[in-house]
Amino acid sequence: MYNFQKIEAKWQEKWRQAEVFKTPKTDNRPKRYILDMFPYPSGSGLHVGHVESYTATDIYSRFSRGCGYRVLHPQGFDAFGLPAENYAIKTGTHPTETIKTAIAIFTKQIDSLGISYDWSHSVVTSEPDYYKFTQWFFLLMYKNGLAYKKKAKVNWCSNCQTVLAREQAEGGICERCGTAVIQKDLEQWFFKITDFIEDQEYEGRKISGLLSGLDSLDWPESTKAGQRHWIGRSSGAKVNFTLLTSDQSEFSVEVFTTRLDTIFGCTYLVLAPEHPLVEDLLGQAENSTAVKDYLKQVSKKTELERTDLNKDKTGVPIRGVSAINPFNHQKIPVFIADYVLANYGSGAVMAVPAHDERDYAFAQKYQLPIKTVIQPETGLDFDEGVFTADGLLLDSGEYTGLTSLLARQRMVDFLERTRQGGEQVNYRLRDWLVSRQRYWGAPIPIIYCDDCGAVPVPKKDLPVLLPEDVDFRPTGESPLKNSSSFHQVTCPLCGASARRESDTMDTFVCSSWYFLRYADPQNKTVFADPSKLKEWLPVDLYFGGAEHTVLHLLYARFFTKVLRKYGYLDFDEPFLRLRHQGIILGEDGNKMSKSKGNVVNPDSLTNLSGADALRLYEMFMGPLEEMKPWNSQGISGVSRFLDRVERIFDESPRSDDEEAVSFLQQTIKKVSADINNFKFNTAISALMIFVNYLYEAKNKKGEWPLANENLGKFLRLLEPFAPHLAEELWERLGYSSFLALSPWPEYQPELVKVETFILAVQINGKLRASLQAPIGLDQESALVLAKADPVVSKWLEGVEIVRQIYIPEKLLNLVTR
RNA sequence: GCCGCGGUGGCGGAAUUGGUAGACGCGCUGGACUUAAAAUCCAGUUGUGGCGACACAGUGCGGGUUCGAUUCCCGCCCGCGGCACCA
Repeated sequence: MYNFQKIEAKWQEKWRQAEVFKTPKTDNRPKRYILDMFPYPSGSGLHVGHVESYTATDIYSRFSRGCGYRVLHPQGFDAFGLPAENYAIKTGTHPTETIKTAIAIFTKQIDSLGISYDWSHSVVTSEPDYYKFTQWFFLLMYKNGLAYKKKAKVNWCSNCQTVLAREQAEGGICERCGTAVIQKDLEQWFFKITDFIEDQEYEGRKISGLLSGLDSLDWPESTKAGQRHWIGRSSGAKVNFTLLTSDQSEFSVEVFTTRLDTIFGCTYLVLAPEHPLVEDLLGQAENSTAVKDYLKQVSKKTELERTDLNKDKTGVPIRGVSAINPFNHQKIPVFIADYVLANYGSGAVMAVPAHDERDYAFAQKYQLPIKTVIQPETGLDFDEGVFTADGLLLDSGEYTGLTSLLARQRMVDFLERTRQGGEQVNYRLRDWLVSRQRYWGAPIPIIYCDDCGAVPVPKKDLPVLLPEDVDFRPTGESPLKNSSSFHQVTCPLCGASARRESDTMDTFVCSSWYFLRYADPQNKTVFADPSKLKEWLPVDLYFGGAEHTVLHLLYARFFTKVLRKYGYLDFDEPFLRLRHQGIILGEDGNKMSKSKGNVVNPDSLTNLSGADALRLYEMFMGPLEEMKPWNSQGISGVSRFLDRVERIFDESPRSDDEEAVSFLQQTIKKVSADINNFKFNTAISALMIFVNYLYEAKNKKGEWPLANENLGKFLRLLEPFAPHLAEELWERLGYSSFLALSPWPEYQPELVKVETFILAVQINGKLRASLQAPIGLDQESALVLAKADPVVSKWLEGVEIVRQIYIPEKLLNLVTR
């Protein structure tokens, strides 16, 4: 086995000293910004998933440099956040320390893989130089009315005494202790992301919306679908119902429906327990005790209980109150039920049990009338029960007989005419809750003054530094409140004593703009100089895990659109091309986890087989984007391949052979195309096939069939995948320049000399012979050739050829009778 | 339930617009070299039948279109990922 330890250390040092991968200054070459999703620097170091992702972008970067692009290929660290804080709570070590150590480990590990990052363009989100601008972004949002404070329900773990981030309360259970999360009303900061769902124009600048902007992007379809679903646009109608109480007072309540065509089947109305009208109606209810009991019950429920689909729906009627259907003027009962969500639409729905499954279940339980008003267009054959599809209207007054589609249009017209409602679009997407009652994050730059109210921290006072001298153990309030030096300040406007906002920002805020900072990471005055942004942005290739399908990518797009709107950027989508890597499973087919003991450590592999072998193996395992299991024996295959490559360069005569040169050209074509399409597994396969061919030819000829110049071209193809060995062998060929900086070989079709091909002869679609034939063979000669074959002629005995299909250079199919 | 992705040898996987299914690699079997082992090299490796040339079957299942289907269409089954009372 070749001495990979020595070779890899040697070239890593040479690259570093010669600054081979330094980001180039502006010149007339086209640019390519190739970006990895930056990692969270955890104490356990790099795992094989990082290696997969970083190798993939490294291959593309090295390839791009060879192809004459100016390349920006940076890496940084997403250092704020709960894992570091929780680790700190557990061990008592300050997050600043653990992060510093972890970053050192990550950097060393990444360098030992030979990844061609330019570390001078790095960022660390927990450093004041960085979060100064995270705070600046907050102020930009605030100034433009895009950051606001309101009371909101947040996830609260009563055991840990803290608010949880949404991703920490998945399934309604606290990630840390397993306690069921409850909802608490607290004042929270929000970003108005919902303002950017649809296209808009501002001071002559067109900004595509979060929805339509997706259309032009080269992203995986699944990711686009995930974002569209999360935004959840649904168009329907708002309808006003009049509520009548026993003392003849009237209220109006708005409902949202996508199925206005079913309104003649509406047999009751439902309000969410949190609906503002509930309080007003409480006094009117004949059964106010029962209603109060129900409200109390609901408030005690955990999020988990409330969203459990397997549980029976619950609710309570408001007796003495009824609603009037604006279409048929029928009086219907009004319910409060927690299957209606307060924060979607208007928090009230018209219930049509015959045509909605949820309403049906509720109606059955409370024995409410079920009135069918839609029948399938195909007529007749429909059973009792719920029919949720569109169809023809039944029993619906003047609308009877219309299709659902037409009925919806006419009914909306009626609502608009009579001012009882109209068209309405709703979204599932809510505004982004960005405040966290946690220590390890960027402080929100707001000061509260008794006289002046909420006052933004003046720009000259940024960054608002995160104090290091606080007890960061969670108490239910932000730990920053414990630091009096931090908390007690004077008002920037009037100078009176005031207090600082003690919440920090969601780490997703920090990661929503880091890709802009890479263009100009040292800038002290602005987040990035406009000229630098123009030089590098938008990102040409963004690569990372599919777990960021929704949140991170949506937030980063939102930030970009805000910046575009206010003139800081000249583009409105940050990531033009996006690809995900598939998860690497453990050898047992399970997800890698410490508890399962199936975690593969990259360090042990670089020590055992070398970085080049590890890189090559991970790229050879299978399609990049697919989930695939680790196979510890698999790496020996690529190690063997590298050994075979190395032995070609042992002393031995070498001279160009026409056939080998031709094959090399075909390999150049194949490998280049595969890299462009991120099909690294087949690119490596092509390199292996070529090396196998060289050995075969040498066995026949007694010498290697390629001279040095062409062997150099082969090394250039190998370099993105196995850069250390490739550089070493390049040097052995006598070159003193860096292979990484030499141009990518151009495919020269005129050197491809292929004289024969294998003609597949089929009879009635079944393969009967594979014959060697000269290129350019015409159909007639192909038939002659085929007939001369004993197997073919046997099959043609006593039958008549009624049809021939000839695909030149490929196949001849004879159809017989 | 909805959305998205997938199902090919013992294993990971390969197959331009439909055109030789199983490339490449792992593993396995046999052989060469060696006192022996490792390493390396050579040969074989979808199944069934046959010494063999060959033949038949075969890309989750059932149909269809076609000279020809892993690829296209219809109807299912299974697995994975995401969302999940969004009216």
